[in-house]
Amino acid sequence: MQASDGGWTIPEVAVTVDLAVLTVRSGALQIMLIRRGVQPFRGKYALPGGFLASTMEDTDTAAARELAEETGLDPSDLHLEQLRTYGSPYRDPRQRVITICYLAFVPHLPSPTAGGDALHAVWSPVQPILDGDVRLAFDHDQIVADAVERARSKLEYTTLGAAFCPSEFTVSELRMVYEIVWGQRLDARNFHRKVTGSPGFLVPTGARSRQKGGRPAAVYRRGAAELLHPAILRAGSRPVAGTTPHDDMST
Amino acid sequence: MQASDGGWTIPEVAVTVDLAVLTVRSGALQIMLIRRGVQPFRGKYALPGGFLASTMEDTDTAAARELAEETGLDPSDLHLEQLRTYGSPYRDPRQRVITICYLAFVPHLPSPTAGGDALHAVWSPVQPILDGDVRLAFDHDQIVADAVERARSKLEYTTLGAAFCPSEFTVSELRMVYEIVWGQRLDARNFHRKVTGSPGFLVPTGARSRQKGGRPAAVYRRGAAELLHPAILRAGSRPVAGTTPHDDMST
DNA sequence: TCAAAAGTGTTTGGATTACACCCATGG
DNA sequence: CCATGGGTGTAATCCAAACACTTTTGA
Repeated sequence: MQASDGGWTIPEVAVTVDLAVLTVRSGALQIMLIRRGVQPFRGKYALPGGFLASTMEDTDTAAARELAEETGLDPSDLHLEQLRTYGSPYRDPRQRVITICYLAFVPHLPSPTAGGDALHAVWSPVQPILDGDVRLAFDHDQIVADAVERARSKLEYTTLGAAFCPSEFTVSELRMVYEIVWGQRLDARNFHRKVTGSPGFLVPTGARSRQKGGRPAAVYRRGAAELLHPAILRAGSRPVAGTTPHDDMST
Repeated sequence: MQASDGGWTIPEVAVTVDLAVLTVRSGALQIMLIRRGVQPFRGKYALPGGFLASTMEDTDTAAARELAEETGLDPSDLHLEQLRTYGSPYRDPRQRVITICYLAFVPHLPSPTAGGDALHAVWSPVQPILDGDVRLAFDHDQIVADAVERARSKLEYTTLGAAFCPSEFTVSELRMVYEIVWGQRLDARNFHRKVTGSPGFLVPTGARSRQKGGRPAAVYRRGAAELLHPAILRAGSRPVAGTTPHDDMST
């Protein structure tokens, strides 16, 4: 079979762009879901997304546009990356649908129901989905699991944890993001040293936080660095077979 | 826009599955290419691949089948993973074509022209492509660059370097794979200690290699471990902006 | 003055590097 | 017996975990 040869019968395949939008709120890692109003999976929750616009829209652009529609935020401020493409033949019972899935990290959105056109968008903790206690439409449980694993991995060697924080934040807030996403406690002292000592990660604003108890914390903004050197490794990063940082098939 | 709602006009989008098959031969990291016999890009080299079969074939399965066709090897023995999906609207001048690209690592194939149905398949060093001295069809230059970066990254924290070696190999052969893929010399003594001390990476066969000069080397087979702990880090893994282990957009 | 959180210092062990040195074989 | 690579030992250094301890606020 030859790539992009003319004269082939091109099978009808529908392509959608879906979003796995993660945030940290109420002490939990949460994902944006929409409730389906039509069959199939009517009434079930699913990832937001849509068919690729029939215009010549780039898939990356489509993802950014949809993210802006759902959150009301400027997509150029948000972290958005391609997660994976899901192409199992029977994942949609109606017809063959291939989904290019994108992963986004957004801060805690102040407005009650997300921001923009989020008529039906809700935030849902990922844990019950990972545990299989909540089932989503299509194969979206698997997508959520992949998205969470990618997010956990990204926090290790990039500065993207700050993408979950507001524009100004303290080291404690950042540490809580790590603790919530990874599901493990971190030593506050060592964490503080690591992130403040990582060049380009945090830029001090000079301000101090006002909170209830304890000494006020220094307030930071995100720095320009995107990679962490050295990485902040999870305790669970031990040799456990079957957990690969990238998705694998076969052996 | 709502995911998978009925009643939408589904635009016609062609989907191809392409392969970035990497190997190490003649002291260089090489990639499998085919010469295009038809327009567009007739006469130019491109990645092997093809339109998704109109059957309900899984994209992962399609990639494995194509890999077997091109190499003549059993796909269950080979490493194959999804690399990324490329969806820029004008990447194919004829019509909208979205490509789901897969990455494979194969050992040096003994048969002269690959193995199976490789009528036109050739091995080509990646370096001239990365340097821009050789231009491929479509956006395949970019795909090759992404594939190589993924491969380099994978060698750091997985045992996949051995996928480039024959079923039985010496530590030296494995080290040469690392040196060639990363393009840097490694200390043979420390490398030896690291890989032999990494549990599950190498299984001694008891045999010894017979080569021209020097002490015979112990012969190993791949072990069951897939992840490396601790990782073997490249020297170039220093904070250089713009090089992220996963593909990014926005920000 | 006490509780609570922020932040610093110090110890210890693991991993990495660089390199000295010995081992085993072919010519 | 010497060149050539295979393989081990070891000291210096860096990094991270653990935790004692000091700082700064509100109540």
